[in-house]
Amino acid sequence: MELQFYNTMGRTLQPFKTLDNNHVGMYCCGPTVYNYAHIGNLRAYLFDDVLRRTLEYFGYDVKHVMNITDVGHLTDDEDEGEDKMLKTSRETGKSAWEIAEYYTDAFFRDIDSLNIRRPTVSPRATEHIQDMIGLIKRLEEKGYTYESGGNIYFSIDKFPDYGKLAMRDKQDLYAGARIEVDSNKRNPHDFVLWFTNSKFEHHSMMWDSPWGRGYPGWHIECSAMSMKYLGEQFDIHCGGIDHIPIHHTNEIAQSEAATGKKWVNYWMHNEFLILGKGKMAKSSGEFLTLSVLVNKGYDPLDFRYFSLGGHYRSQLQFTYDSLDASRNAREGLFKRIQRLKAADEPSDINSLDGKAKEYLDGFKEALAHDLNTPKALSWLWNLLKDSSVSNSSKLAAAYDMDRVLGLGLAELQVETAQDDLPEEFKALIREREEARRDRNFKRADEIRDLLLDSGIVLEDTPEGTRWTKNV
RNA sequence: GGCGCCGUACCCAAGUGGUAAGGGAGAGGUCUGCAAAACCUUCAUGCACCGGUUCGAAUCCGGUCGGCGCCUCCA
Repeated sequence: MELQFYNTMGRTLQPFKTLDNNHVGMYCCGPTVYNYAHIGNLRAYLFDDVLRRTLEYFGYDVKHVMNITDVGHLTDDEDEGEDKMLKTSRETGKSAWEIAEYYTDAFFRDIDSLNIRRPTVSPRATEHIQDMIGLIKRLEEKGYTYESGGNIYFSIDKFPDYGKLAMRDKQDLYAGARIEVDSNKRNPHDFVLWFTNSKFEHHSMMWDSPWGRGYPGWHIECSAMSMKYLGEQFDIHCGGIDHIPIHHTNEIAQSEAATGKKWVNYWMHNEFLILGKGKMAKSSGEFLTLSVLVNKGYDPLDFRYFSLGGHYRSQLQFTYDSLDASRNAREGLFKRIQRLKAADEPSDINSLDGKAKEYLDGFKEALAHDLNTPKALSWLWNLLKDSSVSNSSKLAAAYDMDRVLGLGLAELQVETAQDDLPEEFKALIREREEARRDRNFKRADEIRDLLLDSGIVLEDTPEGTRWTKNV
């Protein structure tokens, strides 16, 4: 089955062809670690994860690189505004380095709890300053740069294809938009490769360079680090749609100017998670983190399921009602799997019975068609609800699907231990059994309510009374 | 001002011109002392609205209304 992805470069659905057989080089824009990731950011990393898992599911060997931006970016793309890292530093009294370390750890904790597989390489920007300087030197040697007001700029007029990804004409790029023009720039859309003209007296993150002590512009790290780990040409570059007009446009310009070659074959961008009236952003608006959801009693995987329920290229509206629906669905799914698991072992994936194979094929086809996870999920439900498929085949097919869905179905614990309940509760359950036998239902219901207050749910089944913890 | 995306049941949400996936909620039923759970059944002659193209349109084209994003850091 052929994979098809929507390529932002060209805005069409295209068959996926790799540069090197079954090897895929994939670079995904990662977090700037000056604050926690909000759930909109996390949607993007979930998209990266589904993409990577899908490629692996289809037999590719994926090298997944995600940058950790621990160099502060300015709050705008000019040589002004405040550096975000330093802002947090000033507000918390910690050094920029401490802040970066703290939020990097927090980031990995978040993605771990969402079952997002760790990238193959997670390069830190601060550890690759020399690579960035090297790239800027190449650009300088080829005549793409100029120095002005103490900074090194990239001259977009030297790069004919500038703006191709964003489908914007260089001539009237952003006509009408209010732009504060940096008087040092020859073209308003030129961008900084290296700052030495910082107005921040106490900038703690500075490095020596051929152009003076300073720090890199915010686009150069992705070009330098992606090429270092994936080569000068690679298969996929992904990120949020917000990166199309500026960040990725500039990355392409500087990368292809430096190498003289096409840089990336497939550009994939995820749409935003919408909260209330609009998007979430770290620098403005509401700020919902995974911990906020967890503190409200949601499982991180509820958010993963929620994200799988919408296509990555569609805006997804976040509401607690929707998240509740996802939680209910996810819990129902887990219960089904646990019941199957308690009853049977998974069969061989190559000898599925009934229509299990059809459902699995449908699932694959949905993913192959530009990662249609909502449709893929529907195939999982169709599988589980089909009474003509044996438990063993359901389990085997569901586990297989979960290689992409990443809900941890194979690892689900089947609750069997009835003996880890405190003796007093077990005594109450025994008392209730007797009461029921004596048709003393008043006492039986009292005991059930009593245990419910302690978070123990009793269910009477033909095989006797079962209890579960009410989470 | 420029560019782009989207309007599908009570809610979320797929939909690749050929007759509306899936989930949640709701309703009815089976089972049960009652619950719960489970299972079964049910839930859009219609896809914002108006035209058009077509044998056939949620899907293509035009218009109207409404929502959102980008053009400034942003996933």
